[in-house]
Amino acid sequence: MAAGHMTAGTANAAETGEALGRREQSKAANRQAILDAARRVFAQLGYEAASVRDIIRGTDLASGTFYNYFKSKEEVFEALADDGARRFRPVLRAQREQATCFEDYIERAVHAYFTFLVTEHRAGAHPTYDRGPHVRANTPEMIAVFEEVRDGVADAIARGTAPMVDPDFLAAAAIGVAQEVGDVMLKRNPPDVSGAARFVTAFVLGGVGKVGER
Amino acid sequence: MAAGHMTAGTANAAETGEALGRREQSKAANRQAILDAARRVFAQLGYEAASVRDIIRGTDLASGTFYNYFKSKEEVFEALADDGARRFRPVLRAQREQATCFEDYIERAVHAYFTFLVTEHRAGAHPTYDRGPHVRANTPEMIAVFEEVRDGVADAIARGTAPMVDPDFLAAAAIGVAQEVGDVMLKRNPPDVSGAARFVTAFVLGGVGKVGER
Amino acid sequence: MAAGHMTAGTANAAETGEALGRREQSKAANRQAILDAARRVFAQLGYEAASVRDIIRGTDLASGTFYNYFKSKEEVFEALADDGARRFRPVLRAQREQATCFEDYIERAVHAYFTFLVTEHRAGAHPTYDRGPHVRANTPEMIAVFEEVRDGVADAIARGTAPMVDPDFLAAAAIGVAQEVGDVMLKRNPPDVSGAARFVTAFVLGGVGKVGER
Amino acid sequence: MAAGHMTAGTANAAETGEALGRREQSKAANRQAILDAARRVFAQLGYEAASVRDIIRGTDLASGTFYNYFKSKEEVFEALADDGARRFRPVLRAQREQATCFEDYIERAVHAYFTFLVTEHRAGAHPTYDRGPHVRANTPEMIAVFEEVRDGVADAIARGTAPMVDPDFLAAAAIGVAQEVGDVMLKRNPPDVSGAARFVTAFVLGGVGKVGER
DNA sequence: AATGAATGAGATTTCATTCAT
DNA sequence: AATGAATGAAATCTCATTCAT
Repeated sequence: MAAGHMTAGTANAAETGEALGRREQSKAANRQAILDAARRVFAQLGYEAASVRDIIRGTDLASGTFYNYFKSKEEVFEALADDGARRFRPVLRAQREQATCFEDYIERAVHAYFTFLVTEHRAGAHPTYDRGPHVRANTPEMIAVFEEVRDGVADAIARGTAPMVDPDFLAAAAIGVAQEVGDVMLKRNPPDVSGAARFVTAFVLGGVGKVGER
Repeated sequence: MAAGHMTAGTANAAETGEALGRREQSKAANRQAILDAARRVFAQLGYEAASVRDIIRGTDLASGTFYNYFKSKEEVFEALADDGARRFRPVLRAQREQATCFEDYIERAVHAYFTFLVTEHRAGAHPTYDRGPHVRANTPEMIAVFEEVRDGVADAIARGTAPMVDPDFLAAAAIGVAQEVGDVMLKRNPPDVSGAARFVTAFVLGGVGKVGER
Repeated sequence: MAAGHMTAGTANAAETGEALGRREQSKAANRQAILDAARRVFAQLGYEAASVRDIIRGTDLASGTFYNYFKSKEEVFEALADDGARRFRPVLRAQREQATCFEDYIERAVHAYFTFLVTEHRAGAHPTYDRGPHVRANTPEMIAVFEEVRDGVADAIARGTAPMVDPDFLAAAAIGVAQEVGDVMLKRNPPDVSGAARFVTAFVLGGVGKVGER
Repeated sequence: MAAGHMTAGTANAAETGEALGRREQSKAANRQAILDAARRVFAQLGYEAASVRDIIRGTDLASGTFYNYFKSKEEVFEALADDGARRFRPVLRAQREQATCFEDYIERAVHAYFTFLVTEHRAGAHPTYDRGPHVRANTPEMIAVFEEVRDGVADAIARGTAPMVDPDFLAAAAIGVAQEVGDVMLKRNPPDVSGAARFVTAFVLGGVGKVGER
């Protein structure tokens, strides 16, 4: 999977015209290879069941190499969260900017998230996902959504476009709905992203409205 | 090391009116001790991170004794689920019967669940709850609530007292909200059960209403 | 399998007309039940692989009861050897007395042993005998034969009816032949006791003759 | 605790003329160390009674290292069998080729086997050989001898240099004699290899002759 | 930096034996 | 004596981490 140590080849940075030296290129590639493998492995086995060995087995690298990049399974998870957030947050931000109103924003955010979910799920092919009792790890993207939504909600409240409710509760509620409905959606074949997104949007907006009445 | 089969207690057969000998009393007490420890440990570490050792260390019993009662961590989890469900489901049912309407039912169910949550949480004393990335195991009670709520929702739809929406999505959404808001609530000190329950109820009812409009 | 604790029934020694009191009867029966189970278990799993638990599971008795009769697996094995020898040695002795000559004695002894072997093998139904690399425990009967044959050979030498050879070597050789040929015989279907016994007898007698020439 | 991969030795690649790096040397040395320890332990305790722990304790290596080389006790036994057979079979073959007749072949094979036996026995230093009831595991060399002898006997029969008898019975008988007499020989001090080998040879040849008469 | 064998703590599980009943 | 649950030492095996190369 990963580029690994790529000892072969005579090309160098000058010849390839790239700005990164071979070492840096390799370093970045190895780091990414580990992150990619970790994402797959965490998705397949869950955080706890996954071992560093499982991750490194998913790359071309040797076991010791893992520790050149990360101190532990926990650290790679955090890096993954950062990575996921870095990739997913701009999408969310863009939706926020294009959104015409709070309602629109929620719908866009949820749709983006569900699209992301289905893509990842397809990629993962989760044959062993359900071993043991059902356990869910909050994925990096979920965390990104959580924080983004909480910020968005706080913003909306500050700007007066959302009712004045506890933003932590609100964000938690929204994320809970998205998560669980997302799960149910993924179990259906084919997963209906738009339907689920509409459901979640309506549910959350309804919830927000009702909570605001109090 | 261990107290062994002398779990004692002051009740005796005469007092309890039961025909169990000391042996049987002890057996039941040990089984319960393991279940109690398992509940604490699962709550503290999560299902995956918890080990059989952790569980047995949470009792006065010797390591091998675990296997007199359960074959594996999974089996004790299932027993716990049965136990939790057996204890919590009647409460939920009672609330359902006492409820005057769907709205009332939701509020009662959520309140009962949050009360249960706080009690269990107190009992658990979770100093290390947040080690590692956040992972949530669906607790037995959660599963009980899920199934109960799904049934309740299906009932309500069938009786026409709830709008006709996808019951799986609806139950999932409700459970998601309760779960996440419950989490946030538990992090606050002191946890405001009634406030959180009102929030969730309003949110869910608002959500249901809005979803039903479509 | 075993008579076990036989708590029921009102008969007592006086009524049954037996000389043994109930306790002694029960004791003897339990002891025999353990021996029977041990024989089966050792035959099936081999000495090392067999556990005290396996033995006691083969009876109606409780685990602790084993230790009222034997101190360990080793002790029950020794008792089994004594038991087997006690039962098998008279048969061998009888053959020795009926035998007209050394040749006849060998043939009779081997035939008796192979008959015994086939009976035991049938009774045992050895489905798991061959787990792991092939290992053979000398059965109590084998040991009895060994000692009997060695004594018989020593006798024959002393009486001048057998050539004067090292009796330990001779007995070892005879036992080795009987053992290995017995094994091969048991693998054939149906096992030909008489054929195998004739082969062994001829082989051993030929061997003895040749060795004696030196 | 352990010396680890610094198994050293004074030979280096230059001296041995081999291209193996230190790593590979070390790997091979460790594998051999485990095999050696396993051979000693199996000889001392028997296959069943021996544990992986016993084997690894017989080396300088750490417990986990065993599993870098073998999956289980059974696998190390098989490797040992391959190893033993690989080392002993050529010796047997050579004897077969040098033998002038069937008689000579048997004598040579038995002598080679007993020599091997005494060497191994010396190497092993068997202080606890007789713990527990007597149990014999067919050693890898024994298996090699068995197969070699069976083939040799079949050959001899085919070429008409041995009487036409059941080759399985014959090989079994020969092996049985060699085994048991070998055992008795080892218990004597000093072990008389030539005497035992002559005895076995005479015995087997006498046996073969007599059996062939029938 | 990469490699991958070695490490050893720790998890799971079995089972001979004890002992209160 | 019989019972059978409790015990805890010991066996098997895994895996995060180190470190010589």
